[in-house]
Amino acid sequence: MNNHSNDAPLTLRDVAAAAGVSLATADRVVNGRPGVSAKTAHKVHEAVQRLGFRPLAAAAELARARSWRFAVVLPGGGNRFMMDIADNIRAQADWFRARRIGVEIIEADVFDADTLAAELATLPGRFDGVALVALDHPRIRAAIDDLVDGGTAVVTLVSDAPTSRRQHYVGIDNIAAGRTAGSLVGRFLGPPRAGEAGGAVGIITGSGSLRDHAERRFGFGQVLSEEYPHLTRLIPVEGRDDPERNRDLVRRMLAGTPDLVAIYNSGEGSVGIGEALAEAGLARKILCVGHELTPATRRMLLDGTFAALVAQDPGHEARSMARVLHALVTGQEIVAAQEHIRVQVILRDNLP
Amino acid sequence: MNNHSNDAPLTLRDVAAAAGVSLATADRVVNGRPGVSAKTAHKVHEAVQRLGFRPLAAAAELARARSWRFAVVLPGGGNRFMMDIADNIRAQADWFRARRIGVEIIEADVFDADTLAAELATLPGRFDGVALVALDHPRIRAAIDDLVDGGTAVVTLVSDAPTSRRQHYVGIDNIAAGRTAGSLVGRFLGPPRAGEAGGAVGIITGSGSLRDHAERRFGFGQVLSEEYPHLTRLIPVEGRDDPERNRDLVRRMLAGTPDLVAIYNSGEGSVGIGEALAEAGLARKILCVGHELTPATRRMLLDGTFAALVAQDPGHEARSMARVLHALVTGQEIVAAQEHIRVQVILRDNLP
DNA sequence: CGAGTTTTGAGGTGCGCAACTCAAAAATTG
DNA sequence: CAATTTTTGAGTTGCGCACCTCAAAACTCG
Repeated sequence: MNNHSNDAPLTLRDVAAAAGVSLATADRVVNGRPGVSAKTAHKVHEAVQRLGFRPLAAAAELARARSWRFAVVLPGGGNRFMMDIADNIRAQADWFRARRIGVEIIEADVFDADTLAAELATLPGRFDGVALVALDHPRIRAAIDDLVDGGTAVVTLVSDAPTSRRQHYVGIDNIAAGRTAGSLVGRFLGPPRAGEAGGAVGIITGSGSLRDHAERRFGFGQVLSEEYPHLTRLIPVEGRDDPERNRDLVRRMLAGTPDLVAIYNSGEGSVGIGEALAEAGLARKILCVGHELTPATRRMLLDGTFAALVAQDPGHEARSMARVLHALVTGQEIVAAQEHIRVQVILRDNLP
Repeated sequence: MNNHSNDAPLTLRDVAAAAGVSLATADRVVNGRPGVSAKTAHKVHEAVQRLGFRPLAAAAELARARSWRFAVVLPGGGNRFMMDIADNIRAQADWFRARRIGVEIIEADVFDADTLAAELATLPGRFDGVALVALDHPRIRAAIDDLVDGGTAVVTLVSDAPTSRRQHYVGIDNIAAGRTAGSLVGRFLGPPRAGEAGGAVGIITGSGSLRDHAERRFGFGQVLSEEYPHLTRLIPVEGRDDPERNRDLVRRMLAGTPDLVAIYNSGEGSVGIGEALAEAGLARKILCVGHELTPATRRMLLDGTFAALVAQDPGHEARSMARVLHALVTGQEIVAAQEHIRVQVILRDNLP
């Protein structure tokens, strides 16, 4: 970098010398151990600042010589996106082992607050770090706060509980995701033909109670009502991320909505939508936008059934979760920019 | 993970014991030092496999106790995106220092093969790793190969030279990026009105000779001719990433093309396009799609001058470059999924 | 078989830090 | 002022590995 980029291997010893104290004292200050006067502590801090000292990560980690236990609480039940996250966590086995981190993936019923809370209640004391797909519910918030009180680092994953005391949220801004889906639908449909009405937009959602889905519906509705008022929004229907339920919902939607021009699925199970449209011979006639890249949505993107997907990268989320928990337990700094999870737009042409 | 996730701190000592050899021999095998019979080497490898041994990253790094010198060769001349990359590299100072890596950012005229080659010729021997924005030109390929021959790890950044012997490319698939831009233009314009022609699409490019720009034009043209044949493509004009040249080009384009409906800029300097359109009172009337998120393109996305941007994340690229070079020089494995740089679509609603 | 070569084992050192002990020095108190 | 408390210095240990030396053991070949 600028040539002051000191490649002289700066050690704590140098800091101690610069501050005019012993190595032991410098160590006490840097590691926050007691028994140092405010004046000396200041001298050391000043030297750290001035020299730009940072403990060599490798040496610190080696010296600490302790291992960590992390738990990741994910919804069970075959949700493809969650399975992707789990796979990506497993794919990091080497990364975890190289840092002496043991990881346990716990499947739980995330849709039921009582069950999830009971599961969380078993964790305090057993883990140094916990990541969970949170239900934003008073009981869950309390369970999270209990974990934090017990000294466990807690991050929420994919769906947040912002009023809990979790240290970090690993996931996308779901309002922005919903808005993005709304803009895609609006722009792809184009302006209304002269003299015609805009048509109806069907909305399918996973669950009425998960915060991420609610935020997506909110963002989607916001954009449509503000910028594409010629489009009629149907009342959102709940498909619980289940392809079969979604298929039935779309069948009914098609039967009851002659002017249907687009369908937005804020949850999973989009494959059921494709099936219902194919049955009716309406694939590619009705504009579809959904979420998350899975084998099924990839296929439907390629064959044109879906025009676009709004997605988050499960690999990035798994790695971010790992880095953040590791940084939290070892007291390292979190690189905010690196941990920001993007709202991705995926078309057929930029499929990864 | 599965409960065989051995959190017993597995060391090389354990491997040696399991293989029935001494620590020294195990060490020789693992670190590829000579003087071990094929039979014993096999025993050790087998034990490594069976126990799933991986050297503890921190200990390995500490023991190696050597420092590295990296050089990053970027185009000079105020290109905003390249400045972002440079800023992101500087922002990683701590990361580099914690790994004993000294980084030098070298500004060079990337558009001129001779100058760039001369610059590259000074590097062999002075650096352990080099990242560069490559010009895909025989002389540059030769310079890259010289570096590799001299034992320097080389990665290309943003623009590739695939036939050189560089170990890795950090950047996006530019054909996909161009295709994505093409699809956005085609879809946002919508189907042609009955009885009307589709209109003309202007194409501005940065340089005719940089590979990334050429690939983008190719991908863009591919999609437009295949899927939106009703649109006329104008001949690409070269703006050299310069806002003022771009402004003049667009002025001329507007004057000479009454049926202009969209402009695609495959390079930088999009702000000049916005200025020319504003002058003519045509902002938001003509669809614009460009590349890269900068303060200027962000503004134009927000005010509607640009409908969408196709972008790559300079932060991700800077970090990926650092990780890859570090992995290459220390002989660690590269996590392919983590280093894949995505082609991002940015609308007003998913602006980071 | 012996001389030479190759392979193996034993052991040491240091990387930079965290975490600790113990004693000496300095500051504080009655 | 002495007695006590607080602060500081000096030193040790071990984290797991890379890298090195030296000698012993196991082979090879004429």
